[in-house]
Amino acid sequence: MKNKLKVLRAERDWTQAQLAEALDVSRQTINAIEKGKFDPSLPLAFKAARLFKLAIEDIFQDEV
Amino acid sequence: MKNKLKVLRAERDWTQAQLAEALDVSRQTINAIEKGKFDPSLPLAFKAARLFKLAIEDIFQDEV
DNA sequence: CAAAAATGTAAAGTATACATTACTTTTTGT
DNA sequence: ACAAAAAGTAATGTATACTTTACATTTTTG
Repeated sequence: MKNKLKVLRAERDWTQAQLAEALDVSRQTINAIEKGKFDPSLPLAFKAARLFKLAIEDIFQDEV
Repeated sequence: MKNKLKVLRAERDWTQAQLAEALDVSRQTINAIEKGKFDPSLPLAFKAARLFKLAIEDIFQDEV
């Protein structure tokens, strides 16, 4: 599962810590998801989609 | 998290077992998700979206 | 360049997604 | 009504999402 969190953060000039707080998860969770260590849960994916006002599919991509 | 799996199955006249096989999970997993016992993982949500040719948000809804 | 901020990473623990087995209840078809 | 199929449910086990603490490395800024 790939994702655009790093780019979306960069566009807004947000740190991992700021995004983590906005999504109510730990900074390590954001870091791990950005680095592809694991996939977010569906509820967390929904939270991110709401935050960025994007579709889940626009943020997270099933890599084939 | 609400979902339309039961309706989508009904439209296609599929059993829980058939949907489970198509998504490569157990029948109990489908049953539990339909009954709201737990949310699917993001990868499973993507699989369902591909199968039904719908957006994840069209199948699963964050209840407020 | 030095300090500070941001990012990366690791270990250990908790919560939840999912499997398997097995059984009960409900629905469907003849 | 009866049998068969489908759906519901429960217990136990495993995998993974996520937390917390802690520290190392990289990047940014004065």
